[in-house]
Amino acid sequence: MTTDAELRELLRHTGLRVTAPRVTTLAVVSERHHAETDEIAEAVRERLGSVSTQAIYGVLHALTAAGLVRRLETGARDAARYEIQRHDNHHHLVCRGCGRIEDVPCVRGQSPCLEPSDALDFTVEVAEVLFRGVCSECRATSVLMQTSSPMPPSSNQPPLKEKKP
Amino acid sequence: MTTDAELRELLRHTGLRVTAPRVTTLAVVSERHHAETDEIAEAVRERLGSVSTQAIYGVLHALTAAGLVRRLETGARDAARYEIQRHDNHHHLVCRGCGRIEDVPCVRGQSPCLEPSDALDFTVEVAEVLFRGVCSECRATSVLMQTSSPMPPSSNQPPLKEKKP
DNA sequence: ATATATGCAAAGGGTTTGCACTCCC
DNA sequence: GGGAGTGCAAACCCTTTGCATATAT
Repeated sequence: MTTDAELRELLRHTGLRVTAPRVTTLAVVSERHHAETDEIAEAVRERLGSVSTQAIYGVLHALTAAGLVRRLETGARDAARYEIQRHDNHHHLVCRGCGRIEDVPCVRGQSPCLEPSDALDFTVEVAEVLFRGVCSECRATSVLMQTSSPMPPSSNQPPLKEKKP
Repeated sequence: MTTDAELRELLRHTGLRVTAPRVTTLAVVSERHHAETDEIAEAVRERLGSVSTQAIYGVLHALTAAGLVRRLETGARDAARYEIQRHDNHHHLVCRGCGRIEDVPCVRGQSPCLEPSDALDFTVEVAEVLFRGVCSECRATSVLMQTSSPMPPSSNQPPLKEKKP
């Protein structure tokens, strides 16, 4: 848990102007992991009253650009999700049943955790790793297993569009 | 290079109906790697005459669902890209300068090439790995280097919107 | 005082949907 | 013949953009 004063200090220290929407957005993101933009907007409004959607987008951009927040894109047409930048270099599991996202420590634990093999003439700045599959709950309850493995891992599935029930 | 007859046979064998848009789309995707949807549409039309955009979307969905084609999503708001499913389990480098995409063999060479560490209760079906950075050409020519490493790998950068020049 | 954030409204862009028509099997 | 594929048009959804106003430093 981070206090409001600490968040203000964090913003100031990063060189960002301190505004109510920014402080509150930062607080919300640090509390609810992997929240979507409109979830965040709703939560911010609960605490501050009216704040425009565009303001939230602006704040999230600023926080992302400043490196205080990390933006996740779990599906091309889904809403972006955000989490606090902890610099612990973790990756994500996304369940195609319930849409839930879980953190998973990096396989190699260090950054860069994955190097594109050998002498490629390419400067890697970011390695994004996303594991798609089925969480234990969904595996137990549902009929999702039919797609379980006709295709090998690292093949993309057709786009899914399930929403959390 | 794959002949037209082979492509028809491939479709039939997969249980898909054989139509001109499907055969041609498959041919186009197998020739131009990582093409975007509208690039594919344009190329298909060059060979077949008028084909609706929605037909192309439908074909690409069908081919993806059947596992003949692999869909790449290199940025949440960018167009999807497609490549032939070669089952060789490779990953991708994407240059933030020119937008070009290069294949890179899997770091571990096998599928699943990456396992979320140890005893997580999660069935991994797909591991998507995307390396973002700068290719040799862009590194040499441009002013992109300013962002080179204030943030450690595996941190997302703010969304980029550069288009190929 | 001044550059920066926010509010409001509208556009943007890739993708999807609904329905009639046409084609493959 | 019958069901899937295609064409056409319009809707969708998240996100971005433009400009006036309010705010932080």
